Amino acid sequence: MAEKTFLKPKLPKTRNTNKVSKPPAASKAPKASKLQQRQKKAAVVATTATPKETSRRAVTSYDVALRAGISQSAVSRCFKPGASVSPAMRALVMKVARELDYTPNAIARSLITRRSNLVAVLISNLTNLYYPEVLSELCQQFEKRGLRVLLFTLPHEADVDKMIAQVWEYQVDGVVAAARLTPQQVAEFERRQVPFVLYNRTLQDKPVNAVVCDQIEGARLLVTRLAAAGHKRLAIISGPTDSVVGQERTRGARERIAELGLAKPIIVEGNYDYHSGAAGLREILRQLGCTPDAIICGNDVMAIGCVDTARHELGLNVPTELSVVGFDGVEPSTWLSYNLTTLRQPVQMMAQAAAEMLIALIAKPDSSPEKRVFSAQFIEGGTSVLGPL
Amino acid sequence: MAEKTFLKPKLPKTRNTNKVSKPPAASKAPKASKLQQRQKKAAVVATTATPKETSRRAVTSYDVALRAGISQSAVSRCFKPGASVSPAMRALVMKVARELDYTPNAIARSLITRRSNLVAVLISNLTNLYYPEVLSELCQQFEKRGLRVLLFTLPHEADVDKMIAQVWEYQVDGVVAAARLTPQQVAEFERRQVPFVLYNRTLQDKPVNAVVCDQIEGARLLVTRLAAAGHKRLAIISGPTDSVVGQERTRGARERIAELGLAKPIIVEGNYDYHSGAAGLREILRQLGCTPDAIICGNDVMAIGCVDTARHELGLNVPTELSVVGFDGVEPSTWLSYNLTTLRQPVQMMAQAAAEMLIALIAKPDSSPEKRVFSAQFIEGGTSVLGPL
DNA sequence: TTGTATGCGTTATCAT
DNA sequence: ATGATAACGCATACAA
Repeated sequence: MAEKTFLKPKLPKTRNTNKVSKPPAASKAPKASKLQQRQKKAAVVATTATPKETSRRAVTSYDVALRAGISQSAVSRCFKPGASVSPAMRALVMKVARELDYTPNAIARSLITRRSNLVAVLISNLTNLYYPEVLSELCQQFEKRGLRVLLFTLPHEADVDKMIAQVWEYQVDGVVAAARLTPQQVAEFERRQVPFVLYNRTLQDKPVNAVVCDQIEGARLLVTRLAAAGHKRLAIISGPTDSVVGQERTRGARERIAELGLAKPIIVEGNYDYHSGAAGLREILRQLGCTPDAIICGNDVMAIGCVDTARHELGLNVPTELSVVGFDGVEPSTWLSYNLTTLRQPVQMMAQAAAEMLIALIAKPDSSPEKRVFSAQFIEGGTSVLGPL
Repeated sequence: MAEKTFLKPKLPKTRNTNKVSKPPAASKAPKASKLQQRQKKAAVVATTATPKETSRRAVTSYDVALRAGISQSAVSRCFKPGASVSPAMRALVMKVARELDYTPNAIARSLITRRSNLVAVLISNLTNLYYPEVLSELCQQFEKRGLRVLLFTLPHEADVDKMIAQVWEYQVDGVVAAARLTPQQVAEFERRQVPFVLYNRTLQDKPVNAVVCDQIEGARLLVTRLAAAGHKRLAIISGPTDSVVGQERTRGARERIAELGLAKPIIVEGNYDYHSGAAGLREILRQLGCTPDAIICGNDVMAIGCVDTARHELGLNVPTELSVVGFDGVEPSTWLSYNLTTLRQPVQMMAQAAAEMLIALIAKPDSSPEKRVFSAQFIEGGTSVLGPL
């Protein structure tokens, strides 16, 4: 495969441009072209570096151009999908690039294109058991579409504002927020003009892009089923007050309970973990003085804590003496020991929707806000009696 | 607080430098200074943009400098911790920066400093229940130390090499790999001179930086305890063959079993999930034709699957008829329904060690490889009889 | 199709 | 302490 003439190493001509040289002292030499600079550097490295300890300097497109005897822009073009490059050129560049281990520098690219291909994912706490599933799905989706995930976990104590500042610094193309944020923090996204999608949370006042599961609908459905099965005295172990999702679940349940004319439920507050489910049950029994017919827990893990405590600590039979239901449909809820009655969120669909939305938003930033609402799926497990009592 | 004289808006003098203008046609005007360019752009934006739709252009340090009547480098310095800036200057810059909502561009900074403050975290699959804990800890540690986490999840099917290529493109300062990588892939880290720490895996041939838990020691301890309690016929549900951790656990157990002169154990292979624990138990019973004294599972989730299947499907009493032990010490292993006998890995310490090591390595790249080995903690739960049988 | 020249927004190196 | 200027590595308009 003979090289075409125009690919022969023709060194770019030295730059004798409009700069008619300088009178003011013999200080500054005429500026060398970047390629020439590179040439010099390469020479320095070659003489300086010991053979085995190869240069710490990264290989750049200039190095490839120099070696191939072409221009830097030619190299750049060869790495751009739709560019107009002759096959011979592309082959040559790719060959040399491989030889030199050249990898395009995404940082430099981002600077010029103003697209970092970075998306920030904000997540409250990964220990929640539900969020890892979400994160996993989001990652898959974004990776599939050529976006990299910059992960921010927001522990409760930490200074969230300071963390969010980091998001701006890195010029992310978009943000998925599955974390507890104040309206002010969300407003900041808007002000910064960074496309963002909220996951399982919305704003009261402003319409925003969001993917949510209809928690109220789900909670109502749950109560309806429990009531139909004859449960009369219901109790609730709610999520923490700063969890929008938790509040909605509680509200939906309470509303439906009232509609059905059932007794006003006892509500104790949990924080989504196993122990607060256990503590919640004990507190309910203390307040009520007896066993309720059913306990609605703000998530599966609390429900699991509740079931375990009922069975192994209090000697209560679940479901015959007490029904327990949860929310989320995390994997452990399906384990044989629990086989929890719960409302499963379609995590995969929701994550996919969030990724799709964000990508569409990045492409077309001024679309009007959209909210995609998914329904939870009722899972009839073995921790509740749902036939007639 | 009167401004000092030298802070008065003194516009940088226009650039009448060595360029003695050009004869060749009236094409190129003398190059304007960056500040002047910026000034012009700002003007264009002001006249073009509608009042409410503020400019999409990001605010840069030039904008701040322009507004404050100082040089761009002064602005830059004010955002650098140790720089020598007068208090008055700093105050002025910060005030204007706040007014304009200026945020330094980390991308541009990275380009010049050659430090991205980005670390890549490579994780196999987040659905493993053990990895979210690791990831969470790693994140905390890195965030605390001013590094951002670029997350890469490696699904089994995906082209790992292509994913890793993305790591190089983003010029990460370091890598923590808690994923199944081939020795070639690890060698690539080395060749690229990117500091890296392996989490819970090492290389056979080369010494590498790694944080590991001593799986062999743990497995041996487990067998020792089981044997001391009188268990004679042991069986193993191993992790998948491509999991180094799993292999070591199996090897340690097998060696110790041999040393103690016990019968050679049946070994069936699982893939770390709940169902493969269940399937593993059934397979063991099939092969053995009877119940073994104890089953050692490659991780907690398989152990849980094993316990559940024994109790709820096969009607076996755990631990009186069958002991089951696991590895990891994930949260569900502590739940009352299981109260699993297991070896807990000190995840928090390990993650902290990994972060520390990587940061030290970034600061001093040519340190010789170190391996930090942690011991697992034996947790005596209720799924095994460990007193005399 | 290919090369030249420029700019992205910052930090670093000077000179002042 | 401050300002002017040159990189950093790439993509892109424009000229050829």
